Amino acid sequence: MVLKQGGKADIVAVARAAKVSASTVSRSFNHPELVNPATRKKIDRAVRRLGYIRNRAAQSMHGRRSGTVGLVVPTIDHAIFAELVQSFSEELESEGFTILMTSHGYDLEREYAVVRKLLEHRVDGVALIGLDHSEETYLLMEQQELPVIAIWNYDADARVSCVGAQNFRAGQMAAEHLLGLGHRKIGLIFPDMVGNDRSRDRMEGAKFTLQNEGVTVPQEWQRVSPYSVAQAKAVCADLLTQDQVPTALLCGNDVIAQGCIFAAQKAGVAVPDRLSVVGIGDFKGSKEMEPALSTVRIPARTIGVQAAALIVRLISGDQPETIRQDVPLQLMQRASTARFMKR
Amino acid sequence: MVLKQGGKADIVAVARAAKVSASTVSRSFNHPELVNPATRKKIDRAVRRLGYIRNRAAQSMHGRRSGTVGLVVPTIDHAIFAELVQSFSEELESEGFTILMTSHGYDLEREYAVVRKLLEHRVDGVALIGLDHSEETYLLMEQQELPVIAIWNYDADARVSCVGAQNFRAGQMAAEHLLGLGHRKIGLIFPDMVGNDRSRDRMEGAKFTLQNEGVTVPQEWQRVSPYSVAQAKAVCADLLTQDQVPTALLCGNDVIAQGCIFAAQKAGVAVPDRLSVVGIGDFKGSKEMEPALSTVRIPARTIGVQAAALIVRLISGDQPETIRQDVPLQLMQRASTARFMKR
DNA sequence: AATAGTATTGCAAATGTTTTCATAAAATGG
DNA sequence: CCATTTTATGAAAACATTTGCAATACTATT
Repeated sequence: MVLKQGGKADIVAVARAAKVSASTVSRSFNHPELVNPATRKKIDRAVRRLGYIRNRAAQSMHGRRSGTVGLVVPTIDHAIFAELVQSFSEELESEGFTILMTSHGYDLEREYAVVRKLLEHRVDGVALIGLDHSEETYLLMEQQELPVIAIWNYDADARVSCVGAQNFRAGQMAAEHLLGLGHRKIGLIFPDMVGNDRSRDRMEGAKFTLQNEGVTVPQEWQRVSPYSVAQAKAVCADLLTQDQVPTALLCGNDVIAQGCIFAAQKAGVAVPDRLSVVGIGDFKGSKEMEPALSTVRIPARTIGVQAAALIVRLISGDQPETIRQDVPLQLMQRASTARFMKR
Repeated sequence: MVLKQGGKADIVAVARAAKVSASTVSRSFNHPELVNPATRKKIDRAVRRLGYIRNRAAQSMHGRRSGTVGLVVPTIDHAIFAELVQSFSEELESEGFTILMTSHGYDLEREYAVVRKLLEHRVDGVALIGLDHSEETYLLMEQQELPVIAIWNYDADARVSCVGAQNFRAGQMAAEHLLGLGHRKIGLIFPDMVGNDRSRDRMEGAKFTLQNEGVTVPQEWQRVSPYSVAQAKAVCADLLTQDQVPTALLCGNDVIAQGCIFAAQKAGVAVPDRLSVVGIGDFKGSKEMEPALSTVRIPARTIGVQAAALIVRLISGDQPETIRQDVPLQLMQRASTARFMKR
């Protein structure tokens, strides 16, 4: 077994132990076909004996790629990003990359700082969430000629390559669904929109469709809630105490929708009989809850996998132009929405 | 603004532009107090003008720390790890570290491989989840004298530093809670235990306490379900079709417990009136669901923050011996459990 | 004004690899 | 068995930094 005691065997130590030159050891790693099988065996043995581990830092100094991809998320602590991050990183790992992950908590200043830090680490590429980034960040990435990909949103005019869905459309679909069920008294619960283009686009899509059908949403039925079951539940509970309550709620995402359903259950308002609730996202668990949540499905896994494939192409240089991939949405009608019945 | 066109300014380009030597530029970054303020200003200007970004790879070749910490998780795609990962990485980022994150999907072979890869990247330290790791992995980390920390479990005999809770105790507390409410007919739903010491310990703790009180759990009431609402719901639904059903369910974690509650709701079994359900974990949302979930709270944020602080000390060398931190559990009695009523 | 410090800077070596080029050894072909 | 090609290896330069040491310039002290 491995006998090294210092943990600091370098390539020349291995070379010495195998009685060859460092060049040969290096070659045996990077171009094994160029070295004699017998020599390779000797080297392998030496490597094992010394517990040698290659130094990527030294490698990447030679213009070699670092084998890392930076992933910048607002936060991981959301069902939705967790699923995305998981599929994205799984896919990239299978390509031999390692993920350098950082979060910025929806702060675009910090986002700039973390991208800079990723550049110090000489990542081969960077993935960001959404398309809302500071001018400084965009400039930085352009100057450094860094392969970049924006995940989650699709925009035909995006400044960088992107793969994602149309959030505006998601908002529309949710609205169309409620309208199609005969609802006219509709409440809107969305998170704050600063630094969050996803939320903004969804809301605008919803409002656009509603207005087109002549439905206006009174101020009291438009509420702001972060992506948190707890807070959404509180916000919705308050909404339900009004004199006039809507017959349907259109929520910025599934977490908010869940909060609303719990609030309704607690207040004794039957879902969907007296209140329909529709979400956006289709997170893990949305389908299983009682009542199962109607929602606009954004296929996080698909997006993650496609995004990974795309950044790999961008990094390898196989994909010189920026490319924008639109991932289709799907309305999942389930048990939390029903046709509006006059009573 | 930045005018560089190649994106490849190095320290000597900066030196030239500032009319000083490369050494001085380097020093102005690493030991600013040693360089004349006026010179520093010149250098700063040159850095900005050229869009220079330091190369950590080259730095870390000099025995300098890489400024990265490896984080190895089974999967991120779980409420519970998401919360942990978030607090851990936030805390480490505030100390100037960047996280290299990898997942292995509960496969200890892959875990070994990813730890190796992290070593290639010369991480300053590594954090793993739990204490169940292959001998090979432990050996590797010891030989390389890598600062290591195991998160999530506490064990007085742990081979490496750890911060976490006692999962055995968590199982006990959940069992004591049900027993205390008068339940004797108790079902157990836990995930598969291979490569998952958390689950194993919890189950053993639960069984230990039940047996001590003379309660035995028939085979039909012991079910295996992964950490997934969907699957837990299905497993529980099946359990509820038996002739004999338990009056209480003790679940391996909150996700499983949620699945069980949904299954009960669907089957028209009132929770907690006819069936009590207790979970382990206290994930985000558990408190808000209807009925609010009774559970044994494992303080993920606290653990993440403490773990980050500990690995920093380990890396800086301020903490030579291995240290084991026990984070206390707390029973959260909420609405999903109730006293057993004869009927 | 000579001496001793002190502050500031540059030179050169070192870090762990990869790669180009040159060389030696072996294989092939007549 | 010699000439030519192929295969295998090593020497040295290159990569982007940091740092120990030496040199210089300046300041304070007598």
